[in-house]
Amino acid sequence: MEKKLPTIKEIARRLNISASTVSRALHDHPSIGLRTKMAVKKLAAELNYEPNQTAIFFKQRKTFTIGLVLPNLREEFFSAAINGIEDVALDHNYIVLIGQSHDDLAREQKLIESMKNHRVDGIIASISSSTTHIEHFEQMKNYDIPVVFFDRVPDAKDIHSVSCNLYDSSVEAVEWLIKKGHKRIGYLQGPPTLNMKNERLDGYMEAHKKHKLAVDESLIVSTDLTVDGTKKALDALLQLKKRPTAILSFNDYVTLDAIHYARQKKLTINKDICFVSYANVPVTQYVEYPPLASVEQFPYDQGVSATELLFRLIEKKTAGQEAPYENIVLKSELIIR
Amino acid sequence: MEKKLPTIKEIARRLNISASTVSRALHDHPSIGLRTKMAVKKLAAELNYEPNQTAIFFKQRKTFTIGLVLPNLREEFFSAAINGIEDVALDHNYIVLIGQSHDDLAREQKLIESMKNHRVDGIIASISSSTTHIEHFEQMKNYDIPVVFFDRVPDAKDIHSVSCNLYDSSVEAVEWLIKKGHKRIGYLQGPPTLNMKNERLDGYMEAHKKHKLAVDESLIVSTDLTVDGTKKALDALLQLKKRPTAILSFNDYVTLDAIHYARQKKLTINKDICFVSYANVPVTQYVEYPPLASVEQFPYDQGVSATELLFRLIEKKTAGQEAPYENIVLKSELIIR
DNA sequence: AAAATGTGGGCAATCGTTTGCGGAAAATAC
DNA sequence: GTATTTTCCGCAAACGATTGCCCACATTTT
Repeated sequence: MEKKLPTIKEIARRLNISASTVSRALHDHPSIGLRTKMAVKKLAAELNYEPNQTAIFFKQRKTFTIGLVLPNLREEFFSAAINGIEDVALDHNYIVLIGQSHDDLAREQKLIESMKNHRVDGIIASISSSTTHIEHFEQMKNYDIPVVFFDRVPDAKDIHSVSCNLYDSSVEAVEWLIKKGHKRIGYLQGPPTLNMKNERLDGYMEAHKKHKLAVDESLIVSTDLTVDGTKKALDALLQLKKRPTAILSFNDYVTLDAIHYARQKKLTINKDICFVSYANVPVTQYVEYPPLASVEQFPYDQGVSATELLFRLIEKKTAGQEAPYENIVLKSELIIR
Repeated sequence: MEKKLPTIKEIARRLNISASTVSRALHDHPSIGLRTKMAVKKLAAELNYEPNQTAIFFKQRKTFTIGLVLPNLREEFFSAAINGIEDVALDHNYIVLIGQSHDDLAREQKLIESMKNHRVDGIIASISSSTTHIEHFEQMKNYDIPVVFFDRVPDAKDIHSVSCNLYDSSVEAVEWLIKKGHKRIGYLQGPPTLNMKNERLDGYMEAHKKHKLAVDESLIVSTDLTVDGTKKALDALLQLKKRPTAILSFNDYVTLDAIHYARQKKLTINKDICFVSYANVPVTQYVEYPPLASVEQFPYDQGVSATELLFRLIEKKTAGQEAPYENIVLKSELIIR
């Protein structure tokens, strides 16, 4: 049942002209007479001719495909980012190859490899939490495949990136807590690989400094983003002689887990302890005890911005131009419930 | 800065042999002597040769890419399904092109068109809520691109599909409510396009019949899945003289919206009214008032099953065989909290 | 009438890889 | 020493579309 799709050759054969004439006719090339042009277009329409994209991809060395590698799709942050990415891609008549690393470096590498083989025109990535090096991304330079990082951006130079300014809003968040009377504020941070450029922590420090509060190192703990990791980290905070009364937490998902656990421990949320977080994912609207405030990171806008940057890079590449490294920083916003 | 990647021709030139020999050597073709084979492989390794996939795609008429079209990625149901799809695809050395229809028919059509142009080897789809016909999917037959529907399956014959048996668990869910003493049970259903094969309603009816309860048609309302649509539908139920004491609801997201709204209306959840739902998405763990029970639809398994089916179809296609239409039905399970 | 210009379209190469067929050299059989 | 079989490899076509170059004919210019 191998249906044969019509090709340029087929049209040429039927019309007794050459394939090149057909190609040019379909592209409205000026050197083709009106009569033949019409004849070609008519037959093409009749046969329902459509160019074989794989042939074109091959010839043009472009696939009109971008690769997207991110930790997971479960988090609403990432699925919102995809919306932005997909919208821009579709506008450019591009389509998106997707892969989830599930925070596993090996899988991330495999995905990058696979996307390279598929000759994507560019890659957008948010690195996994176990990504300790970015060789696999840097390799893409050898293949002339531009890479744009977003949100989870590795701490390296000579990369393109789009991210949110979390420093300012971290200062703001902690100041807000201080003004509400909190003096011992814990910081529940993410895994070390995601903290290389630790704007959250820097903001946390700065706010303490501004208000002449000493920082107690024991108030700073880490989670590997798993439920268990978060429990352990929270335990460490709760076992302190002087417990924190508020916690700044890596993101809303960690916070939900932390709150869940704190309640199991018979703590009263917003009385014994309260939380401020990052991401401001919509799902927190439905929960019983959401974080008191959360830093909106505009995932859709980040996605749009990253994709637009990528397309600029692709254009420059096509034109054979060199592009300077761009690191775009969007603003974030503390949303108080 | 156009780096030239090494090709088979390049290797052939350097070794003073023909390109065909290089190709065969790299594929361990038996008719190539050990000596030349080693030499080729050695040089290939040195040059860091990697086959140009676009050329292979073109030649083999395969792209090792599957297209995935679904309503959105926001719902954890779909993002979980993707995990299954991606895992199976990766095992087969395939990669996934993704597109969200956002429940818009035109966009769904555009995505299908785009995927066809990219010559995907097959398509997995969950239709949008505004999909009133499936011509765009049926067209794929002309291009020998198999299509497998999952979860949201159109009510048509001559299609491949994977879905959950919601009938049995709907009966079970409603019976469970009846046994808890509920006599007036509302049914908040989805938009008509998604109800063509209405297993939920059939189950609802059957349970009533089994327990000799009359069905009041006014207890059956529809939402278009938007927050507003859900509010209106719920209003219709709450305005009845004899309100329902329990509601069977299309899915967890609708349910969360409904519960949210019911609370605004000063109803006490699980006392004035309670909810049973579908999907059993993990996020309900965190919410204040989750549905009392929810039908687990095993999105990961559906994804796996759909992808495996698709690969069987792709194999048959490659072998030139005809494949019978398969409609796989997985079981679902009522999860009581 | 010869030359310059313009018009319409074909030839052949190209992209990188695969594959059917054929053929020379080497090994074996008689 | 000739005939037959193996072993090993090259030739060339093919996939479908694009494009630089050339050419034949018609039209206009001197």
